[in-house]
Amino acid sequence: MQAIKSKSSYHHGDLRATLLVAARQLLTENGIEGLSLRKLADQVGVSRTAPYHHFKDKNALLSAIAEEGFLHWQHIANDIFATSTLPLHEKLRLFVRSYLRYAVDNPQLYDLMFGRTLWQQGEATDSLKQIAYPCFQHQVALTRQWQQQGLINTQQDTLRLSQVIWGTMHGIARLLIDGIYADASHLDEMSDCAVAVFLQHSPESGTTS
Amino acid sequence: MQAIKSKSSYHHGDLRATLLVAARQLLTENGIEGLSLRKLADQVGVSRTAPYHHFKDKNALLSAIAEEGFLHWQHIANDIFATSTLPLHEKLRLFVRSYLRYAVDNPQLYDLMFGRTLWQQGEATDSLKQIAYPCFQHQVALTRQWQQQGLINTQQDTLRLSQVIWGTMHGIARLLIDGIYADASHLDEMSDCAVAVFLQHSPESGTTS
DNA sequence: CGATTAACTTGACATCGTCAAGATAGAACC
DNA sequence: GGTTCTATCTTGACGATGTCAAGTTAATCG
Repeated sequence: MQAIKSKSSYHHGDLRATLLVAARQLLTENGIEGLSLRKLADQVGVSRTAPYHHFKDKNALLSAIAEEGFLHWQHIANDIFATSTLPLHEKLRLFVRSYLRYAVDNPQLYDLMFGRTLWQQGEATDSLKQIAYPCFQHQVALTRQWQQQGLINTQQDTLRLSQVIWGTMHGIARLLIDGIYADASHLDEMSDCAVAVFLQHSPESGTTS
Repeated sequence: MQAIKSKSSYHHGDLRATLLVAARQLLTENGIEGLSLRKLADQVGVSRTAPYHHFKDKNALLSAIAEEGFLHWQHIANDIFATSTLPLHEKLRLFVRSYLRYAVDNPQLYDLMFGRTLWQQGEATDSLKQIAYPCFQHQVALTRQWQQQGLINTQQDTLRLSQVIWGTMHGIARLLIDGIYADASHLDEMSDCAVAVFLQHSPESGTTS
């Protein structure tokens, strides 16, 4: 059941990074609850308490994984808006699609990043908060942009509207992930339908994509 | 640490119901993970394995609690549409508000009813499915009604639109419950903003409540 | 080269879900 | 009424888990 250590035997040298890689795999395989520190340590070939020298507790490990997730998603999101060839409403459409696809492609990671485990009960790490909060705020900034561009409703309060839009994406993502009356095979249709609702107000849209 | 049994000593007589009551309380206090069968048994004043004669396992117990939740919510929802004095779009508004309020007032229960614990990983009971599925379908029926009443977009596919609308409510509920960039004190504003987006298309609405 | 210290180890404990085997008492049947 | 049946409840046990305490190892720093 044990795996190889990369170095001699006692001091691993690069345990923290190795743990993170293995942990991400165990997460995608077994889910948040199924990811146990003992299995993780065993997989990496190290004693069960070794991880505690790199992560305060399970929560800290999960937070660290989530951090990577946020950075990754941030990168994807930035790429979308950096691509300037697309018309504005197409960028919005692509953004929503990408969000949902990211969630569906990495269900357990998404669960970790935006689920109750870290934010409700588990106390997210300060380090995680510093990465995640800007990500949350980015959502508000985007909404303001869309309003200024006249894509979406301009009469509603920006913060409320951003909560509604993000809520929509988040909710659909959750329904898809948990398999509640929604199927990932219809991801694009659901995504476009959501965007159509957002764009409804504006003159140059309204119909299905 | 132990509590009283209602009957003589050995046979409880009404353990299943008693367990459900205590379990619901433990759930609201400690959350899904914090609800342990052992603590539950102890609280009721019964041995740790006694609950297993009434519930196959923890999942079955959780499913049973969720069932009650669905029945309760169904009752609330029906009441809204049975009240015929309100105009249609006001009923829609009230419905969304009530949904979010129900979620915020019973966060742990909501988590159980619509979270991954039962639907993704934990295999919901057949009994639960029989109660929950109609509840899910009701959401589609409502959407169809709103479309027929001309409240919301009629061009979009009903199923997709219902997934988007429910997704929106679900997502906002989750953001509120998990405390992710949303605060329950703004529940009504967020709710009305969401409804405003839904109604956007129709001529007789558009502005904030 | 010796001492400090970070990294890693084993041992132990409490908590948890759950199975197996035995004890109890209400119900059913003669 | 007495006997048997069976649902209900009990104690005992096992393995998994998160985490603390105390010891070991080896890299680093003076």
